[in-house]
Amino acid sequence: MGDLDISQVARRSGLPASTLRYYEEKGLIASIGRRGLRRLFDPGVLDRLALISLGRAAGFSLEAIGTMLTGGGSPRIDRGALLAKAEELDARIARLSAVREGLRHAAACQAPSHMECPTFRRLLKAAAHGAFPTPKGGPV
Amino acid sequence: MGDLDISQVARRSGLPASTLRYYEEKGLIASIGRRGLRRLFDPGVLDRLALISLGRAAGFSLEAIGTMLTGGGSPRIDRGALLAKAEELDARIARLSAVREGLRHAAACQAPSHMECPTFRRLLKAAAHGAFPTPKGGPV
DNA sequence: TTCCCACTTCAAGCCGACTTGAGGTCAAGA
DNA sequence: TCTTGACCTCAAGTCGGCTTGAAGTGGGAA
Repeated sequence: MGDLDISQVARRSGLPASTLRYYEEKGLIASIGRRGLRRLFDPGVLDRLALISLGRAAGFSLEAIGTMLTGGGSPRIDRGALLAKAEELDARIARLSAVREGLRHAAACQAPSHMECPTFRRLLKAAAHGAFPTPKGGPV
Repeated sequence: MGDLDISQVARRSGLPASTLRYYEEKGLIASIGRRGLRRLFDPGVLDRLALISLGRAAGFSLEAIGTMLTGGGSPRIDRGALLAKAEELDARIARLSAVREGLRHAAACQAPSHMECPTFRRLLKAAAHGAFPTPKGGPV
């Protein structure tokens, strides 16, 4: 399989060309040359882009992903960082589960108003006490 | 319990005064008057702020929360909207769980490189195929 | 050979949810 | 009465992750 130009990478990765240029600018991916002005990419960039997508899904910032992917080829990802992120995800999942159960209960609850439902009020109290922080950028 | 000024609401809600002003500007909360320049709030605003925190934790935008909380007093929240959001949370939790398991596996995997681990590659393939969209703003 | 148009660069814009800064006001304590 | 400083307003800035727009370039089809 030969080298890919940006439109081919875009099509096969599902990412817009502008995003690919942005990632290159940020040092997350690298083109292996040009044909005229046009970037050429090694097909391996597709793996790298998948890795980046996965990292984003795990909640890593592009910058963090960049430092993990410093090696050109197969990523030398710090296993400790992975575990730490997994625990972060655990916490996030637990919070989201609590909120989800609260929503379900509130939807099903027969109390005349949500504010009179003890379960809902308990959830609300937790929310008031900062049990569900919403860091930067909002939920996904 | 008498009315609260903004600093009292800030202290009791854990939110900075600037956020309270911002929420008022957006119509999410209302002050009941002024003492001089200073806003006065009904203590009920604390419930409302808890509701807002909960809504944020559930992934509602401030605008969506605003339309839910149109009623002045106890919120008349559409139960259907709650259920819909609960399902959204289900999906989000499922995605995050998959990513978390992938991270754990990658951390524990004995393969010489992550890229040679079949489980990791499967996850990667899912990520490449857009199985883990990262909408706007990034994960929480 | 010529033209087209997909690519290129660079700077600026956008989104949501706030925060920050400059400059102003006024209730309350000394 | 005077001072203090916590509040006020309004505009602008921040942050991350891109997108958009204007202006330029050059490979490949006609």
